[in-house]
Amino acid sequence: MAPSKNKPAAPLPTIRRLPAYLRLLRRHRNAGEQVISGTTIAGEFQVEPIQVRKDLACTGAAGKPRVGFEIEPTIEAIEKFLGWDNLTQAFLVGAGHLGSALLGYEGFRRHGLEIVAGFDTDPAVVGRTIDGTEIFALDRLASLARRMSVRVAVLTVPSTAAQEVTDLLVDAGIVGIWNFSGRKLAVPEDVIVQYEDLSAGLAVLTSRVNDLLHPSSTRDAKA
Amino acid sequence: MAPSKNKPAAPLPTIRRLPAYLRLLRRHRNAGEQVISGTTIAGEFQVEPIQVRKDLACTGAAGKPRVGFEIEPTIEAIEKFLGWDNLTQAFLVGAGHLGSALLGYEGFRRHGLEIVAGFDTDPAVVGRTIDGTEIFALDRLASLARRMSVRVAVLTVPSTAAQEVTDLLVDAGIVGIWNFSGRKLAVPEDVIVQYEDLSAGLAVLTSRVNDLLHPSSTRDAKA
DNA sequence: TAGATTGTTAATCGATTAACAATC
DNA sequence: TAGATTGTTAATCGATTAACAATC
Repeated sequence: MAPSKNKPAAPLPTIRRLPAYLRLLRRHRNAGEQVISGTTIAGEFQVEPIQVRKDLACTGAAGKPRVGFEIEPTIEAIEKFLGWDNLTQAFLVGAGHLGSALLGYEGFRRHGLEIVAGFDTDPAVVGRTIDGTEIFALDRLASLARRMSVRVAVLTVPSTAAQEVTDLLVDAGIVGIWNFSGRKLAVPEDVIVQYEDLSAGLAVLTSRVNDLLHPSSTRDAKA
Repeated sequence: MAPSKNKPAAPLPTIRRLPAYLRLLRRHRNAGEQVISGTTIAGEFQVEPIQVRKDLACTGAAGKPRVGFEIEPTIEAIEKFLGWDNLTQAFLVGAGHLGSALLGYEGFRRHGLEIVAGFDTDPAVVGRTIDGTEIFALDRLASLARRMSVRVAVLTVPSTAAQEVTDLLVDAGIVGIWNFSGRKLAVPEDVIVQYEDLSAGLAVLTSRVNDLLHPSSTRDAKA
């Protein structure tokens, strides 16, 4: 009856594609459309139609042969599957460049996340409000987390402080950490860390661009 | 002799892991160390030792049995493989929240990318300097791209403007676009688009956190 | 009805992992 | 030398793709 705890019901690549489908579906809905075929969705990505059908099947969304998928119920299925039907309250820790940018990104709400408070150690930032979010001193995190029952944190501190701050988060009862610090974090088994590494995408881009601009460099097989 | 143009010499997941290895190796180098074993590297990630060896093999880095990998040559191999041994000059288009944050991120240089100019349409921003990078009016992009021979752009404009700006970039001779707009971009075949979607990572985190906090919800197989 | 589209079941493809001989 | 570690070759695993019957 109970699903094995740590096994997601869908392949990871599927979960990663769902937000893009969701954006697309919302756009079509806002344009007044009611149904859309998997083929059409696929056409707007670099993905095969069968892939879209498989992905959507994971969320429980069901299409009608010959017709396609009803947009509204499909949106709801994806949102529910991702847990984006209810806002998850979260803290943001580290209000530097990246942290501030994320605070200014209103799109989080559309993605089920509500940043309810920011934290930093810099006295110049503490007490200020960045794009509507108040920044508190780091040592107030634990008590606020408990009072507000916040369980998720966005970690945008410098890499040198990452582990130290993480220990603090774990002590405060945080169970999900979106980690932008670039460091591996040591956490108890039941705490989830999602690693975000912008340089991964950059690596793919630059290596492809280099192949394009300077072909037959280091990269040839062996000869 | 010539490698097939668009096939990277390494699996994509490998390329995405390399920047993390690189950061780690640099840290160990800066700590004064000279060699490191694949086993040690693996221990600092959620990765098997054999995976590290395979990944490093792709870059041409060679280890010594019983000893491990010499740090300095391995760093150089990864940098060369990714094309990070020479700085690639790039433009950043869209100096809003995310764009400004990226401009403030000094780490790009360590990742082979040098943002040499920013662009925006907002007159309030044009002419200003954000973290040392001057912001120009968008209509100056083409001439500057040609004069400076810039071939890569970071796209951080609102999704509604994404395609329009992309057409402009392509006309200006840009061949690599790091796309944060969340939109699929229509480009000629020989232009590379690297899609970056922060909400993908967020989806993985929230769905896992939801499984943890509210187990046995929608996600059970079927019963 | 005819035909486009879904969803299932099977085949393919590619990445990860395992096993182990080679080696410093 | 003994033993840890590499790199190669083979096995496994999981995701993508293909084929096709079911269906509105």
